[in-house]
Amino acid sequence: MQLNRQPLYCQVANELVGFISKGAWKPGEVIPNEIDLARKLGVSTGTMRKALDKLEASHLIIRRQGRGTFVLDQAGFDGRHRFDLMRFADGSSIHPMCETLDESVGVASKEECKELSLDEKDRVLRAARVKTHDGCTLVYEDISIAAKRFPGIDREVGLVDYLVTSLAQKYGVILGQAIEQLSLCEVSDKVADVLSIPVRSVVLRLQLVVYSFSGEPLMLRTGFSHLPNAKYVVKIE
Amino acid sequence: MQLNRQPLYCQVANELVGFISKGAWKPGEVIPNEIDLARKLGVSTGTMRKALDKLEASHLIIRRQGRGTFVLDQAGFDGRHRFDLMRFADGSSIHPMCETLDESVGVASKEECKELSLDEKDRVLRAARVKTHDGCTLVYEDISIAAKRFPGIDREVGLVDYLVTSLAQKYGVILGQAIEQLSLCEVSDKVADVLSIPVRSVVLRLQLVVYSFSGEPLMLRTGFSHLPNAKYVVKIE
DNA sequence: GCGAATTTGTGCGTATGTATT
DNA sequence: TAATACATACGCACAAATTCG
Repeated sequence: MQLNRQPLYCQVANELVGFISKGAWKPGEVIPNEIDLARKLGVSTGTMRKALDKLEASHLIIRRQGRGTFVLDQAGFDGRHRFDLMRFADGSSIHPMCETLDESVGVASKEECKELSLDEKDRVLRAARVKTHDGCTLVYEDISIAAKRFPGIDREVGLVDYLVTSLAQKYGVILGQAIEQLSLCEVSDKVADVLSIPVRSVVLRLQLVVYSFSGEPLMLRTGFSHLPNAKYVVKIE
Repeated sequence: MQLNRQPLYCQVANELVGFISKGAWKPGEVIPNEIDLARKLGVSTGTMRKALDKLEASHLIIRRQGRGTFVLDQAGFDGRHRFDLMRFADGSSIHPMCETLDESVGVASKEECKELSLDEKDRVLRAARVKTHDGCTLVYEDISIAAKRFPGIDREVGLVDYLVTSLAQKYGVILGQAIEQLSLCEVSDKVADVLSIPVRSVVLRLQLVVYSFSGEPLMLRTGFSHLPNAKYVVKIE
């Protein structure tokens, strides 16, 4: 009688994810060595290694031979730009200033319902912001956070850091993959003004949806950019 | 005295890649089972599995439990659109018609030298083509192939299929990763005409460089598109 | 419909190599 | 140098999926 249809190493991986989610293991901290972990969870070292392989592939931990295994700090230097594929034209990384223009809370719009798999009555935290560098506005972004996926976040309206990596870490949400869809469109007058470009200019529209480790959509980010001195770089494996 | 600095499973993986490259194993064919392979190459089953894991992650083989392990057909349905991230607006795959407008051979331009790591005297095969679907022109592309990376390709000018996956398979070149860089630019008059859009329109510029398994740049593809009824979709792991 | 044969997937345990502290 | 921890390598047993008689 086993409806444990999941392989053991996946169950173990999920258990380890739980430790991170619950805060038993803090970001940046070292976790117990593989042999102790295997003994503690009652599995073989090989199974434990396979579970850790999975977590490493999911960018939840990093392993250093001779040193140990560490919980990746999603909000730190390694993790916080995972979903930002924009680069300067010379290929160097962009570390922009973020300025929040507006914040609000409300029920999910039609688009938010669709992209975030929400019901009409679900609450959404929103922000509009711009990323600038050396006085140049790189991108305008509308951000929508599915409140119910971040237990406790309601109490924090008005002081939210809308970087999804920080939010996830703060509320014990484990990040998974993301999907970004690029298209071309004419800017609205408002966005044209913010980006300091002519009205009705054609710009790149970047729609990003970030999912949790378990596959629930967490955040919708719709960006508009004319890519000033910048490009968008994709590595295809 | 071992300057085999590579782990054994990597050496084994390279040996298996050699079988595919040399045509000993044909695309789509099944390869020997893991136990026989391990015995034949004189390694343990675990080491062989790890080597096969690496090949699978590189999209060179696919494994089917109960059936066997198969050489991926790069030019077939699974492999040929690996580097095409454009989709219809509704998310469905695009299987366009390709029409070659022009073909030529010459020495590498400055840009080709840079992007393909070539010398000034190295030869390049070029093609200009458009991809259309239902009468709508989706994208214009300039393609440059580094001839010296495809031994024997010189003899085939004029009848080349410029799909890199086909070329690679034909000449025993194993494909690796690719990098695509997106930017915005005004179209040239020629491209505006081909795409049937106003002159000086702003379009998406897509510059793709495809590398071999061993890391050599093989092909440069510079596309221009106004994304008619289309979008560009990136999965971020 | 069912069971045998085949093949990959999972799991266990051990020993040794290599990088770090 | 010694201790620690991850990486590699070996080998075996069984589970699960597929195929075929």
